[in-house]
Amino acid sequence: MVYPDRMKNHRAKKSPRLTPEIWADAALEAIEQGGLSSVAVEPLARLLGVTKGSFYWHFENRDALIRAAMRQWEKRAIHAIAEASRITDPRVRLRSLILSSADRTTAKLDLAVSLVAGDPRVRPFARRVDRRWLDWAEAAYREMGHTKTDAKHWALSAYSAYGGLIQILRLNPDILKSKRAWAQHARHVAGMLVP
Amino acid sequence: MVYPDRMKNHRAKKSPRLTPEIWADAALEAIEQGGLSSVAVEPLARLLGVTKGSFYWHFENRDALIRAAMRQWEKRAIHAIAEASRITDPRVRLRSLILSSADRTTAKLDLAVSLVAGDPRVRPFARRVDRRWLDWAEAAYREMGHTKTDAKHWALSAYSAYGGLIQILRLNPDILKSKRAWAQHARHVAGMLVP
DNA sequence: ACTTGTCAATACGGTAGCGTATGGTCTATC
DNA sequence: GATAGACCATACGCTACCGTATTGACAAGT
Repeated sequence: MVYPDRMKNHRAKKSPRLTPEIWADAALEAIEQGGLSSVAVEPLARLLGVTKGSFYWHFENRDALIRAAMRQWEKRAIHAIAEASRITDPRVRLRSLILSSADRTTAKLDLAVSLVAGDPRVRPFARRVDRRWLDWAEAAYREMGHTKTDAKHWALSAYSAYGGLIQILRLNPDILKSKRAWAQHARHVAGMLVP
Repeated sequence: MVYPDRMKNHRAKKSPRLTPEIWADAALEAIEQGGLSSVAVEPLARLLGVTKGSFYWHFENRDALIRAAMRQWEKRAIHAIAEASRITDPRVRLRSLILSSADRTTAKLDLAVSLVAGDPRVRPFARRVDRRWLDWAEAAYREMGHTKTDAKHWALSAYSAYGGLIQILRLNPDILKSKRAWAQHARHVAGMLVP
């Protein structure tokens, strides 16, 4: 993930050399690596093998790139939530959230976004996705027979545990390094959150 | 917390006009507000009512300030853990962690630090404090009769829940806005984490 | 072949922040 | 009250990045 090689995915020659989506993806990767301050026009351009002359053709300014990146992220997050909703059994469905902490792709990006969600340009996107996950979890708990307020508390607990865990594991990768320890902890959390 | 007024706390005339500790405090406040990129020499100097001529007398460079700020934070965090260890009943002790999520002073700073803990200058400090909290929780669970590995899982769960909750509440202050709802959720979490 | 529109390179000015060098001011102390 | 050291101001050069303006390359359609 570096390269001045823009020929990946064998883009048809007719299509533009760079698209706003490519820029947005690069911005998301930058956020994952170094936060919002890493979303800088010239460095990203170097990373993509072009100059900022390209950037300012596709975007109004830096803020517009950030917004586009967040739109892209929200879209994918919504899609992930929809995928996680297809599981019929609510208990299995909830467990899938816990298990997704181990996914070193979406979890890392979700975390990175939440880390920069203090910024007013990111906050509304993060809030909407938070809301959706909370609603998703609440629905699962309701299907399990909990009252509305009860389900809300369970949902908040579950989503908190999810977010907190991936953050701690990011900083302390030594904590659940063995697959065995991780599976054990996943069982523990499942037993705690899925009564 | 702003002003070119350096005469607060009625400092004796003999003492220096600014101390490294004051700079470190200002840096911590900046981290809380805008992350590491807000720890900038000239803006902080303006905030303190001086110029960077003062700063470079007290510190080698910007990195030295960041390190000093993190040392100060770690010191206080260790003190807070020691305070939280004085409670005799392990269950009450654990509940104190949950309740401290509501403390809008330490919790916010702890969160802000964890948000920038990806930076190599911050990471070691955050890791050490994480470790201490985990050990603290593990000890409590052991006192409650759990085995070592079991206590470790409980501790990780509890600390995850703590970190995740304050992060979500920061972004969604509307979620537990009423005192009643918060107390209810605290009871819920306590029931979940303190069996 | 000529034109048009798309995309990118180059060159430019502007700002914010880092770090240095040097000089100034106050205070304690003799 | 002269001096030394602690503390701060000012002025400077440097780099990184933002945004604009202009020009250039290249493809598609005519």
